Amino acid sequence: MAQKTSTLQDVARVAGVSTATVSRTLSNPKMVNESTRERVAEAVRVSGYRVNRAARNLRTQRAQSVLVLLPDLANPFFSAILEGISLNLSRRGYSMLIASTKQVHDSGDRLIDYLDDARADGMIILDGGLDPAVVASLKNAPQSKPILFACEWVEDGNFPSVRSENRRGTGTAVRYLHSIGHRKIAHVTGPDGNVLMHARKDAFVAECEKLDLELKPEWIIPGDFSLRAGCLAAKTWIAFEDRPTAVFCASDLLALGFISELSRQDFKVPQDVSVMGFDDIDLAEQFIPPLTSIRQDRLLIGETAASMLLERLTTQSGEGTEHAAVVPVSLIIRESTAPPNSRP
Amino acid sequence: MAQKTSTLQDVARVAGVSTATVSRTLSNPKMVNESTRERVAEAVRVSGYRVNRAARNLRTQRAQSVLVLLPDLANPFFSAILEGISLNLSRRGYSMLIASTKQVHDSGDRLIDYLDDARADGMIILDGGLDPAVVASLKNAPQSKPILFACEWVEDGNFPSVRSENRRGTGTAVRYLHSIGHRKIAHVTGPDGNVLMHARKDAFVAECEKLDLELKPEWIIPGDFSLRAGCLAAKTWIAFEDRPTAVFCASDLLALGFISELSRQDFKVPQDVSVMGFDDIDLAEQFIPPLTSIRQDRLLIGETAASMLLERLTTQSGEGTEHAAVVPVSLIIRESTAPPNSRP
DNA sequence: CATCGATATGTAATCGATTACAATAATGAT
DNA sequence: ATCATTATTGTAATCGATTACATATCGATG
Repeated sequence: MAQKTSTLQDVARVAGVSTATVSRTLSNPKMVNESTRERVAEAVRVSGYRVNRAARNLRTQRAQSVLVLLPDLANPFFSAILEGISLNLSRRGYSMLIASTKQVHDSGDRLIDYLDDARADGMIILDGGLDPAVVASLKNAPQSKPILFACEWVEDGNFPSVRSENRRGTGTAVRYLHSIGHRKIAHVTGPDGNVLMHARKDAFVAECEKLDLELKPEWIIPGDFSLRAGCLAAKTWIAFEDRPTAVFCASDLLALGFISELSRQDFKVPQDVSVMGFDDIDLAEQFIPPLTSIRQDRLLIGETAASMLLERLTTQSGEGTEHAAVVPVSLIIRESTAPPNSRP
Repeated sequence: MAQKTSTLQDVARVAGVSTATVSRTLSNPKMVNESTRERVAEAVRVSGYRVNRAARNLRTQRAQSVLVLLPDLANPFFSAILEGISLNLSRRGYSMLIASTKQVHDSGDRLIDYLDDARADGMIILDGGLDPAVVASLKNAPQSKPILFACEWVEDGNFPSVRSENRRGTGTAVRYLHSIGHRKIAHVTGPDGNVLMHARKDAFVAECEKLDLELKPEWIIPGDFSLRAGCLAAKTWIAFEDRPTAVFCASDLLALGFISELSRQDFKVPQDVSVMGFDDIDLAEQFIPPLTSIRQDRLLIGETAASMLLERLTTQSGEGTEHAAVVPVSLIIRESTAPPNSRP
């Protein structure tokens, strides 16, 4: 039952060759003779040999794993991204380590340790809200291993990144609402200081100006991407004297919360107000009413992030590799939006 | 910038002691003299030393990491469990590796490799639907490393596990519906063959019998825990001649899908039918109407799973450690349930 | 036939930490 | 003063794979 796993030595003994030959057979088969290759393959089979990663990692100075850092494991937005990352990593024999910045915060700046202590070869960060001091420590780490931001990013540091078309998506949203007749549009923002919040808010304001839409300052309602903030924003909207006929939320969760609260107060969507979100999470389609949204291809974001990082890991210091990938978004029209006053 | 990380050797040289002493200072401080301890600590500080995990892992024959296996990263049900696992693992210096059984399936039986190739010391499985052949291979692996099932489990193999009180929770749900006046209750089940599906269905039937409730065979509606299956189940319910006044769904997603579809068809919850779920995912509270559910403490499940596994990792072969932990569930009453015919 | 190149394989150093064992000093008991 | 005991530190083997370098074999070439 609990027998030892066999080592290269064992395989070498069985096959009657040296460990070097076995190693070569496994990692670079065309270096060895056909006949020995077969003998070794057979020996590997009978002994049930599995490479010992710790030994290989020590010798090759790699970990064959990547750390993914999330702000919050409980946010469903991230799951598809993880799926994409994991898919590409495992395809190349890499493992995916997960940590959440919340916990990092709790336990000091242990973040850089993952890279420094040879547990991971690189890092994909999905949290743009990292403490600047932590970011700096990452940048100046003794061994500068590749770090890449996905979805969110930090302004300084000039890290490579994968992003969605936040500006274009926001512009598309506003133009769509405008095209079906809305002239007064509110925006519920992400959390203060968040890069996505700024990108989307700025794009929102810019598009409103371009279309020459009225935009009262209070129609920019501060939020934080969460359901709860969406509920609060709905209360704000209800309290307005002059209510916008459409609301563009910076995330789907905000939009869902917004609609929930409106329903509780007996407002109807889209009859009383059109609501749209950003992300197109799984739930958007199933909600009542199904939510109009800007879809981010989260799987693709994840896959892109993983392959960009692997690129940098395998080519020396990432010469000539793409620095910032932008993943397209698309407008998904469902039932939470309609022309204004559609129920006269 | 890209300077080498310093090794034990470097620290030893700076402190003027041997590597053995440095190692001891770090792992077992009370073995070394106060003064050398300080000297070493200082040397560690100035050289910015970080242990090389690969080296340690090779020497100690451990990976200091645990693999968590999910059926589906995209399911929000798992996120809080991961949070709990991660919390307990990182507290003890362990890393969390994530893989999904979907991908494992795609790439052959590489699952056992994680343990065999020294990447992980143990495994937490959140998927009871594993191929029996894979399960067997896990059980008979050359080095039998600890494996633990959480939430779901497999019948054979006698693996340790952490579960929620599925039976009691289901009983509570049925008794609650009965107590507010329902006499005809349907059940939307999980996927065929799933252990949770069976546990909950059996408990449902048993409780109905105990309460002497009518239960037509077609009132057991097959589903699979997903939103979509909930929608389909709603169509089934609508088609009944004799409609149950309450529906107990085996998961929250099912319940949400069920309610969504009913809304589309202009049925009102809870006026036309009471609907309840199982899990109490984040969304349940925000849905319209807020969902009555049986709450599983997912964070606690995760924490328990991690600490049970760590227990087995640190004590030799897990003598006298708990074999099956059961985590309590609780009834959360919200607005998706009400006495029947509440709108006469 | 000597020499060169290509091919195939073996020998042994190496990665960086841990730890068994040995060595030494310090302390106390007799 | 002697021996046992404890406390502290050093020496070197070890974990298991990779790989630089050395060696051996074979055929072809001039």
